[in-house]
Amino acid sequence: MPIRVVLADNHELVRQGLKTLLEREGFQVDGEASDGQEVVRLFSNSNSRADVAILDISMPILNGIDAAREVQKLSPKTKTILLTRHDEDQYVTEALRAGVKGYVLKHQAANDLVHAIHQVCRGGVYLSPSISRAVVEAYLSKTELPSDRLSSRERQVLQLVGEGKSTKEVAALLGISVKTAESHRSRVMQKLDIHETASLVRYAIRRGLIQA
Amino acid sequence: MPIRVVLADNHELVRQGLKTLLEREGFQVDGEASDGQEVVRLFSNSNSRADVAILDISMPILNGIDAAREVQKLSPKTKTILLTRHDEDQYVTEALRAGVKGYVLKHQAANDLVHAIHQVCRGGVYLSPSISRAVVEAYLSKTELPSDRLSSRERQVLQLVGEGKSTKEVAALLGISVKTAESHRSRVMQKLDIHETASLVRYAIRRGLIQA
DNA sequence: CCCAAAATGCATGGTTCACCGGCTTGGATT
DNA sequence: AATCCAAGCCGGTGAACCATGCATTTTGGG
Repeated sequence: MPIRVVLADNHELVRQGLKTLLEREGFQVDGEASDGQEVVRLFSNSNSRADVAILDISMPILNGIDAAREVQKLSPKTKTILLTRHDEDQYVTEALRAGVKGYVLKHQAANDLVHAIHQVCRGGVYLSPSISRAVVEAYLSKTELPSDRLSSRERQVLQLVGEGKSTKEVAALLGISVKTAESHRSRVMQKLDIHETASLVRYAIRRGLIQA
Repeated sequence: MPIRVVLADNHELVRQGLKTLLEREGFQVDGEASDGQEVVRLFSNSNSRADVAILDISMPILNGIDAAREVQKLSPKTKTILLTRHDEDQYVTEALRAGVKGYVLKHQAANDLVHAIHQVCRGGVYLSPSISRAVVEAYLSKTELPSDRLSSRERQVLQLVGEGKSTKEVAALLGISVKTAESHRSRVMQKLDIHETASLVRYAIRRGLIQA
């Protein structure tokens, strides 16, 4: 029985390319998504039984890390692999803490991803070779890396605000009341000591939550 | 004889995916590059005779647009197609002015790219469907769009807004009335077809007006 | 296992500001 | 002379932002 994977990347062109490639490698692409929320839907509604979920880290609506967390809850047997263009240290550890099993850089060869899939299916953890050794050591020695102390909900809101969504839209997307969304937003601003949308956006970009 | 293409994207994973996909569609991938400089080398040293060059716009060392310009010089018969995640007007017009024949958004389906390749081979120009209609019309009607349609005053305001200044602060800094600053701001938004501060900030960062 | 601390959700009420449309003027281009 | 447009101005609506308070759930440490 082939290994079944779910593919999530907001660039359809890239996704189709990866799909073709993975299928040629003998994997079965069982589902696709163009943002984190769609991934979650795949695992809740349609009750996907994929073995592996391959998630781009920078997706709209819901980023790869937070999506991975959700997938863990909904389908504990599914292993998650993050795809990213950067090797932002702080996200590697956060990802590992979120239960992510693989971390593959996009500038790596396709072979790297194939290895990662097999590795996580065997129950292992796979990190792309060029990921800073310091990060791995930090993780292994359990030394806390400074991360913003935002909760994942708060990060979601931050991301959506950075994407240009109004509070009302954020509330609708997350299925919460406008007032709640507003309070998340203001708590984010309070925690980061930021007082305007502009700085919020720049912060989100620096964090890699969104692209410029 | 199959259409011969050169593929340039700094993410090897993405590149291999696209390659697999294009080959399945009957194209012959004749060369690959992971930055603009390598593309140029392909067309100078090895004297590539590819029919089409598919270039990611955001590559290190030398970006896609500038690489396209070079390719034009070195191999006038080669048609260039840009691949990007941006749908910013300004990039599109700049690209067209650089002699680019196709402009495909990454969030579009693979089919879009296939169409683009065939279209440019027939001597046509291809722009992804979702590219702002205004730009297409402006291009078709040969109405020259100035590369930066913002007046210097407007650019100043944009920059200050991106830096997190409120309209009131902008007005104070520029020594104009709050209402005037406001109208500059809104004219900027109108010209750029942007409707929230967040997008304004991201645009300013992309333009290099401010840092993230 | 239990407690404290976060996180999450919702709400009230208030101030300021973003954003929109429309309008005038003076200088430059055509 | 006619047109274009940068620059300036106004009023109104709804959204952003702030302070607070309160209930429930999750989570991490002891």
